[in-house]
Amino acid sequence: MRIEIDLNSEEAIYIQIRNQVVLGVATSRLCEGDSLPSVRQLADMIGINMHTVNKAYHVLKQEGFITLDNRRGAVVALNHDRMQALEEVRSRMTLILAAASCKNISREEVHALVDEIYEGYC
Amino acid sequence: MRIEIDLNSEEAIYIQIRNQVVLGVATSRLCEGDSLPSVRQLADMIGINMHTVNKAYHVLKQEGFITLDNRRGAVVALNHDRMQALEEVRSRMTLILAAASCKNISREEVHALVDEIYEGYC
DNA sequence: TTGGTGTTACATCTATACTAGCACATGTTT
DNA sequence: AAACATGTGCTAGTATAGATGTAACACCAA
Repeated sequence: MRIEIDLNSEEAIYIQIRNQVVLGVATSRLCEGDSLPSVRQLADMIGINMHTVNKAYHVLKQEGFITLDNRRGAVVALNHDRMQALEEVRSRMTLILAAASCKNISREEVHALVDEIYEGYC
Repeated sequence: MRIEIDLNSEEAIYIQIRNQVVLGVATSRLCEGDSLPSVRQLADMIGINMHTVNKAYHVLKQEGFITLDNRRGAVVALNHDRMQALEEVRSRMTLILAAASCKNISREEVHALVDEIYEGYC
């Protein structure tokens, strides 16, 4: 899977890498057991420093998307902790939906949006 | 409405102020036309610098939640730009739902979560 | 041994967040 | 008129996080 980074983005590079991997898994471009490029490889591909990729991988490991192994590198391995994931979604959506509610976006419109987004995920 | 800040939080103070105001409007503790404390007042109340409050107010103005007036201070005034608000919600939810999908959280569970959160907003 | 893996430890540089103080124009209050 | 409060603008300082650079370490496979 190709990982593209916008160096001019306001978003931190390691966050962009993290997001690309999460989106890759969600859209099945990355599957359980797939290997990610090594920190040095990906850093060279993107043209950034090794430590930045390393940081992204550690975030992904912490969030339960990959495992890190000294001999096999980074491998996609999903940790299905439902409670933790649900709480994560809840806390992040609370603020977004607060703003949406302020702007008179109805519950039904949010549902439609959720369905539309889920369409792209498998 | 009382605005509480956690100085030990990893979240920037001006972001916390922004979030508190958005939540206040969503839960009707703040209504259209209500005045917010002046930047100096709120800064004194919280015990932080005036410029930090000023930054929070400018973010809120940019996002269409308040207007700033030299003589009346900050006033809650919602800019109902549905398209902009919908796009904002869509882009923010895309990543959250990607992670949720990876963790096997179903569309129905997200819908239930949306309903639950919307319960608290009026 | 050689090469690739993640890991760790230093250092430097830049941008952002926050604080601080001052000055200004405007509007309100006394 | 005078005093005060308002948002705004400006400069300057500190602290932290993001990103980079170099180097070294232990591990494993070919």
